[in-house]
Amino acid sequence: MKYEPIAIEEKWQKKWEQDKSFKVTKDPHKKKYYLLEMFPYPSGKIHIGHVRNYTIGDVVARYKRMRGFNVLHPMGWDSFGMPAENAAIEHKIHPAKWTYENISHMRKQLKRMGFSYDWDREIATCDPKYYRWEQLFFIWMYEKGLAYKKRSSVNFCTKCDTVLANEQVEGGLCWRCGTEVTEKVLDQWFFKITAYINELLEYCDKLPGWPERVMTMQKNWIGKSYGCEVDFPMANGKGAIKVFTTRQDTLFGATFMLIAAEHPLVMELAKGKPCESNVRSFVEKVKKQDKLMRTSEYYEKEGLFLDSYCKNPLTGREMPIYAANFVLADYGTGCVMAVPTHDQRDFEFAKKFNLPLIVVISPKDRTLDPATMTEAYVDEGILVNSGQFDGMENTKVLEAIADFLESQGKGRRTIQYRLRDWGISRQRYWGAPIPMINCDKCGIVPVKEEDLPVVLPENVVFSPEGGSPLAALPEFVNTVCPSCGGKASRETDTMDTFVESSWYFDRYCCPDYDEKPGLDRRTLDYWMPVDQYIGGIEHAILHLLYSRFYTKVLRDFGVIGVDEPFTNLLTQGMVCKETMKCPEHGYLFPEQATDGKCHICRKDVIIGKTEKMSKSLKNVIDPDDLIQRYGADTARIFCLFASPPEKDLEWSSQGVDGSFRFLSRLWRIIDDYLEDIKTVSAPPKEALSAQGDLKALRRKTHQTIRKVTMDIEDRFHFNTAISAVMELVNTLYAVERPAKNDRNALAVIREALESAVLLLAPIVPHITEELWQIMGNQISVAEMPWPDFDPAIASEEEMTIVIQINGKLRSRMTVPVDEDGEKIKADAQADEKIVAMLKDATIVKVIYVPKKLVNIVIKP
RNA sequence: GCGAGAGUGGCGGAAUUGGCAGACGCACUGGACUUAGGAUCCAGCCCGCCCAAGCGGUUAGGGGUUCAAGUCCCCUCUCUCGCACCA
Repeated sequence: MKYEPIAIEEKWQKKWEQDKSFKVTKDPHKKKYYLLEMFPYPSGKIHIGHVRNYTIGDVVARYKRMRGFNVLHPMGWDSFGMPAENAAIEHKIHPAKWTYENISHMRKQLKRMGFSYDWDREIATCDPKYYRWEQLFFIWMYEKGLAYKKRSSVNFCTKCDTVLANEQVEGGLCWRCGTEVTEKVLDQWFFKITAYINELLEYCDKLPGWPERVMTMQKNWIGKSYGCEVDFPMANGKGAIKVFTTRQDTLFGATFMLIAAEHPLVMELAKGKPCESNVRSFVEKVKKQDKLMRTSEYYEKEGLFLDSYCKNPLTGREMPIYAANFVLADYGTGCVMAVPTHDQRDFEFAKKFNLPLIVVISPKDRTLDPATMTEAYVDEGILVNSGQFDGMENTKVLEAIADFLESQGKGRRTIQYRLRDWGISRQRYWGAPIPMINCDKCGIVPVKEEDLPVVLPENVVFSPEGGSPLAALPEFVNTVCPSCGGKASRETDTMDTFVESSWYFDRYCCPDYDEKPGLDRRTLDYWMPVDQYIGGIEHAILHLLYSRFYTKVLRDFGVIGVDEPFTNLLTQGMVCKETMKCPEHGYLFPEQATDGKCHICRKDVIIGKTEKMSKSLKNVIDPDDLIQRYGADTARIFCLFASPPEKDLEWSSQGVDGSFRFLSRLWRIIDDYLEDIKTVSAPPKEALSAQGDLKALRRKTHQTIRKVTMDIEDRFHFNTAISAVMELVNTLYAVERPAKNDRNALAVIREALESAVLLLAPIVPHITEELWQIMGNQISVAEMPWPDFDPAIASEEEMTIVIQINGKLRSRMTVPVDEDGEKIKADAQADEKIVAMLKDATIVKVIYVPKKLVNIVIKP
């Protein structure tokens, strides 16, 4: 019988579906395990990255199930977002239709991969039954001041025609389409993520199951820094400029003041002065420059004197005030004290405008001369020119100066963060409506809870010019004020889709719960938190930080009982493949480059570097093709075998062949033995005393169970787990075939074959179900307990001891495992080869590393 | 520039705690079976000298600690990722 993957896979998938094999319910008597993979955006088809991500997750889910856990393994759709709307504009198809069609196709594809989801828990975030609760939470957040509206300058992508959060701007470009981000002033809704900033930061050290890398990225993103807010009084006696600094140790060296060009204070100071019009054009210029600035490597430091002065609060020295292009308006106070001697940016600025330099930190080994300095001195040193603080170390004086400022009322300790509040307003249609109403009389009023959900209307008009289609729909906009009953208008912004993905894992616990607040606390207390979350590193900041924040908000509403949503996080690597390029015709698909020549011009094809699979590089693999040719099991095992999950995976079609060959090899050896082993059962644990080859096979079987269990349990290293089973299969091929009536020997064979099948069951579920069944087992392999190993059988009776002289391998010997250490040392020195080499040498010492080696240290 | 991670055969990768470097797979070579082989099975396969046995070398490069280093420490180089005027 031949291995026919397609027929087998479809057979078992049908059975799993009919039996609802992976349906799960709360069971207080069983230990729960919540395994979650990041849900996909329904873009149309699954790609190979999904295949890898979901395969990793499925192996863990199936493994934990075999280990007796009550496993929650759900799947759903992150189904709001721009591509649906773009499709509406381009192809005149409604976003809802487009989305649901994509979902139904992708659901089929996922089922065809054999993933063990509880499909009864499937959710789509664009379903009003889902987002109505999100609208409820929004109202609660509004009532608690955690959601607020603010007129603000925002990042705006002209192509997507929408606002972007800071986190969604990458190097000055839109994270999604790569268009340059511009600035726009709009009324925007924000979530007050900064209210939880300290808890978000503190828990970074309380999540040992997260990769260090991700935690570091989040910490940097939050960007907490300790410093002082210092008041610099205006020279004309009218008010003071507040400044944030982490370097109050350099305060005595501050010789001028810098203000962000966009800061309102700039125009205030220039008002009515001769420089006013110059300042205005400078500010306009900087505002335009701002977009371009971020994309260039280094930009010229520019500034303009505002014809104003303030005073250094400690020295009383007059400091000229400049507007500058390199000062950030939204960090600290938007004003910076400039210390040109100890800050490189200030140094460059001072040189350009010929401003005074005062050294206040002196290195220990030399003296600095302001006249000859070519760059700022930014290292540690001793304070000079700093009044009563002279002679102190700069790192130690920070506290003393902070105390002094506070005692004088000239400043106070403060903490600054890089993280801003989360702007969630989007001027788009395909998103969850923000449940707010604007009333001329009452202002902003929330929709009444009983009137939720605010359902997204279907009959909207899309135009390529953008703008919100909702705002153009009077029957949606026009409403009555819930408070006074007068005429009012609805909020037409929709929520950032990251809001939906911030709590979908909660909803999976009770997807049909339709009582307020949409989450059943008792059920969530059983399932939450997610024990293992798996997804791409690209979500290290955005999605994961927002989800952590939202979890804390819901916790404080009493809706859930956990502080953090994800106990363990695995970030899998990208799927990459080599690229092929013709010097004339650009990137080529593999089939366009036969024999290394371009299919059009026959020029030699250049094999490019290995890059993340993408359509434009023509190096993608279509999962459908893969399944058609090899079946889902081969796709699954290759994804796991080619590299450990957290590393990038380099696609190799020959590697896929190899994986298919292995499955065929497994199939064939069981098929070969089938008649002989049908009526024997696996050997009882101790009873059987096999000899020679068979004894070695039994040992190998138990060692393999041990290794595979450890590789999966401790570190998710499926690649080494698979190679261990390959070794077992190789051993089986090498064993001399026992006679048909040698039931003891056949029992050992059967044990090895069954173990291989059980160990591979989470990885390649279809072929193992089939093999398990044809071997005569009644119960589905997915329901079998994970095999145990017997340490006694797994342990070797003999061991190879390496003999080294001065650390170099010189000989080997085989001894019983329980051999005495002293005897081994003596035997090593008596070894034939060793004796010859020790002839004229003095033995300095002999080291025995138990079960490993003997090292003889000699002098010639 | 700052931070993190990585660098091992022709290739993907293994070596879990400082203890035989190169498991497993791919590619390649040879053999068997065969009308045939892009099927299957068996064998070989880090590099150099050598028919061989054997000897020497080898984990980006250099130095160090140690009886012993791919693994620990220091320096240099290369690559990847993240942040990047954050005062």
